[in-house]
Amino acid sequence: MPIVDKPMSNHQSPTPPDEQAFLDGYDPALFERPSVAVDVVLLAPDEGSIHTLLIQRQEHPFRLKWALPGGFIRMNEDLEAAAARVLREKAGLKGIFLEQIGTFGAPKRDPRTRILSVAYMALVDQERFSACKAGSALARLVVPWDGEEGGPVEVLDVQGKAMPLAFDHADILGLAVKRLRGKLDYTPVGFQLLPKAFTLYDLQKVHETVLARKLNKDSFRRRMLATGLLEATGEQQDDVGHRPAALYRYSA
Amino acid sequence: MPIVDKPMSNHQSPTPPDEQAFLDGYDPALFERPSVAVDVVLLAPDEGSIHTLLIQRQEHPFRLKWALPGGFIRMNEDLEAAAARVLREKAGLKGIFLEQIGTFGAPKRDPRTRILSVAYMALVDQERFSACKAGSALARLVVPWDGEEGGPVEVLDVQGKAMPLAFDHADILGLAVKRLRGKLDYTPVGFQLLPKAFTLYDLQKVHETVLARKLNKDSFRRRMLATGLLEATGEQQDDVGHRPAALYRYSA
DNA sequence: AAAATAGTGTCTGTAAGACAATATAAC
DNA sequence: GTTATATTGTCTTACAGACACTATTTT
Repeated sequence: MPIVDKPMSNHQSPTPPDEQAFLDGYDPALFERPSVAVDVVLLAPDEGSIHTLLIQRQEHPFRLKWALPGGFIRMNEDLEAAAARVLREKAGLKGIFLEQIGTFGAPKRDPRTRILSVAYMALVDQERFSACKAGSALARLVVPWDGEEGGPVEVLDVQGKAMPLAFDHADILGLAVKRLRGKLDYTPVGFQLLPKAFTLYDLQKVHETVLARKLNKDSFRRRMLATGLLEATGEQQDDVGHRPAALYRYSA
Repeated sequence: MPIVDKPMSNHQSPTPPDEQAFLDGYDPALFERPSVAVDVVLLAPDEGSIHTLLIQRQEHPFRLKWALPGGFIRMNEDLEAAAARVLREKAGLKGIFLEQIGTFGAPKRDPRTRILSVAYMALVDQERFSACKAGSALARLVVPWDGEEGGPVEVLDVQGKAMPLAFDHADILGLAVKRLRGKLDYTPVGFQLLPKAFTLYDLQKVHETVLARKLNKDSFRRRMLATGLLEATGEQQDDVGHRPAALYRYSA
């Protein structure tokens, strides 16, 4: 089976005599193909900072560096299904909010061979996140405070020590945070970072953590209630040492 | 060369005795790989509607249906470089604004074999767009007026006749319009759809075309001038039959 | 002068931010 | 009662939308 690197080069086309049509009909099996993986950025809020899940590589390249959970896609598997599988296999999580954030394909991003990575963002609440640290490590993201545009992002472990990242995973993390920030204001994505029932202040803390800035309490409350996406459960907080806040749920 | 479909299945790992590490070190060349293409959604404003560039397929599958300009990526080519090459080869355009919008990878999206498509959005002004219809067709996008979320999109030719689309390209077009709409408000992306010098009303018409709704003239002008991204050229419109408007340029 | 659009000034309504007052739980 | 936070109400300010008015060109 011949492998060609320049599928777009000129050929004598038999019929029809139109080069474009010929190239469109070219059998893709003749081309050399890249490997395709999915990498999942699992994000959870934790008391003012964003946490993510990383796995320490035991093999070259980037041995002992930290990497996003990922895996190669299967030939009959949808991309999002592959991300969900990775999340299940490497974090033990099911039914998590998943969204594609971008595809990374620099030719030398993996020194071994050409591997594209379709990156996904996964959002969970703190409780489910803490329950899944099977052999892997929870890491705290260090996101530039004022930086609107997301470049690469630094990551610290629980002792505050920098965790060196493998491949271009710092860029992928940066894009994930940027995308989450962008969606927070005009989509109901913040609820994915909270348990079923939560108080308005819980919701505000999540927004403040993701956006990395303080928000006005009054207008935040007004704005959220005005969306019509919140439904009072009728329940209240318990054991809080002060007036308990009403609990809400996300009502699609 | 053995082809395996389930790279994540269990194996006896020699050293280290850690399954995860073993899988991470697995040679990706052993896995069956999909083909990867880029497809480019070229968008330009045209008197109240958005136009795009489509190419009629001459081969099966989807023979005589209309498709986005696209092509397979080369093994040493960055993804965005592949999109720029497609734009150069199929539309004769260089130096165009390009942004990745998403990757489409449903297993059966191409009936022949597994082909992923990394989709890019390209933005040009009307003049450069009109100059590039070499053998292909300009098409008018029919975007749902009120629809905030972009599903598939319909496409009409110059006579207003529906153009049936190949593959999942209606979905890709829908995502492109949705992404453009989302970025218009808080990024300087609208300028990419205009020539070097333009009037404030030109800019407003572009915004109205993309968003598919009328905008308030006064506040639009105030808002745009307040961004600090506009610089008066000192020139004016010419031959317009009324008071000429000042010309501006986009000042990064 | 008439027509047509550019550009400016002002008013108003809406929503965010600030602040004060009241409510309700644990202790 | 004290403490601490929840929740409501009111005032101020910033900005978008609306409208009126003036400016400048071609015909």
